[in-house]
Amino acid sequence: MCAHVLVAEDDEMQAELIRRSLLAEGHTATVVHDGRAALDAARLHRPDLVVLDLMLPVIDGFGVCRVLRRDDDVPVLMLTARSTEDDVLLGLELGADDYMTKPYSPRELMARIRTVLRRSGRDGDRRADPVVRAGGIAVDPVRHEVRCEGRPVECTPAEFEILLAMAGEPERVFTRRQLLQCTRGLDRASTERAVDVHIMNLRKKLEADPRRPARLLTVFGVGYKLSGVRA
Amino acid sequence: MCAHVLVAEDDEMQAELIRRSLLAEGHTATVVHDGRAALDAARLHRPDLVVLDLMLPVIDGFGVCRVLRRDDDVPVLMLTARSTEDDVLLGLELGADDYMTKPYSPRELMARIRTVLRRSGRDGDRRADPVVRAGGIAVDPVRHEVRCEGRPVECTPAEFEILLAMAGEPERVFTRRQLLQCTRGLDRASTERAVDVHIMNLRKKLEADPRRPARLLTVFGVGYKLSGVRA
DNA sequence: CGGGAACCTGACGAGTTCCTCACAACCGTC
DNA sequence: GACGGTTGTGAGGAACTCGTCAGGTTCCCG
Repeated sequence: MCAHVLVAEDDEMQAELIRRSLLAEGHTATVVHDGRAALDAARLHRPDLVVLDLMLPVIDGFGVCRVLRRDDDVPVLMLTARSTEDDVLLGLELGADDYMTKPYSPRELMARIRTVLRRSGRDGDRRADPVVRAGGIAVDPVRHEVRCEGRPVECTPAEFEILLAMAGEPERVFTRRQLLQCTRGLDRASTERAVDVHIMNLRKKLEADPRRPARLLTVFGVGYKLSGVRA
Repeated sequence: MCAHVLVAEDDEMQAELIRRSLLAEGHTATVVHDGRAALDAARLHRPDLVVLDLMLPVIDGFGVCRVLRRDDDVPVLMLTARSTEDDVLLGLELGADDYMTKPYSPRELMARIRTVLRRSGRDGDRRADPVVRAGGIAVDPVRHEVRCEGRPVECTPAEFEILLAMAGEPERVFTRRQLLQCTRGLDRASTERAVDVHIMNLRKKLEADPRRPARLLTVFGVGYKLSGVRA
């Protein structure tokens, strides 16, 4: 959790306040005071997040946001004294990821920054938990642990690797060959049918009714997928 | 941009209001009025987003959020009359993706829902997946899924391969031989007439009136083509 | 060296898919 | 409108896929 944040804020006092909060959280920050500088800095530094005041000289926040969105997919958190509904709507419509009105609490601002960074997957280093979650199943590669609806589930190494791969991309179909590779089964030239057995055993552990799977679905003629199907 | 949203809201009037707004935007919605029902519904329906009131009976919003986060990675938008800074901070800390205090503007709520869906990449259409679309038909090779006017359609492997090829180049005429190759039917030295049967079966699934096809068109003496024109 | 866990294989049955065949409907041309 | 070639369609059986189980092999640990 250490990102680079571009702060575009007219008021120098405010900007300094935000910068200090960011540094205290372990982030790095670039501060600019007008719209043109914001765009230049964004191009130069490629920040992980832009905190954008709307009342900026030269180019206003809306204009900056428009250009940022056109060129890049950097998350934007808008910050403004203007709080009319139309402003908020316009801001969010332009692609802002969050919108806070002044006066704001610095701690809330930091919390929202964390949230936006988390969701956009730009939080620099991945010290955040690498747990993969999908369809009510949580796979923790560090602790080598699987939980289903909160209940711990014992898994063999092969089962674990298969589940980890599938939970990483829910809905995606994996061929037997792909799943076999997860279990390092290729060195022994195993049959693809071996995967079937692992899937069966996983179903016994993860499905309420293993005969009628709701999560580990068979895609006939192709392979398997982990799904959050709506029944 | 059409997601399934779970609305967990104590007040039935409010809930109904939100539900209608969601439907008007093209989303689908499930409404529940207490925390336990929210968790059950989330397990059953696997929504793309949860709009979560904090003041819920049985289990409160914080508890619901905690469990949701443990099992799954569904985005959460918190909604509450409690507006103390600590509530906001706790909510965001628990992993909420946004936090709005009542009274709120329905249009702002919708705008924030759009934003959260966009950022979480759950808005139905995955930009990452190379989904092929033509004539109201979407073919997703990664998920191995076909949708027609939004409705999921079950396809056999051969049907899927044929449709994938045709949707990749709408309007182009494919000979039976070409389509046969898609189904790996060549190694089995099958007749080209086998393609006719697959086309027929596809028409039963994709055409409003299979006798008068509007999408899977016959090109007499040549083969078939998928028309991208909406009649 | 014995025991146990994990994994693979091979086989069988059940279910699904695919192809062929035959005939009806259709198209285009004369 | 008639004719030859092309396409639509239904049914049945061959071919394939998948779930499942029992047994065998490998590996690790005591």
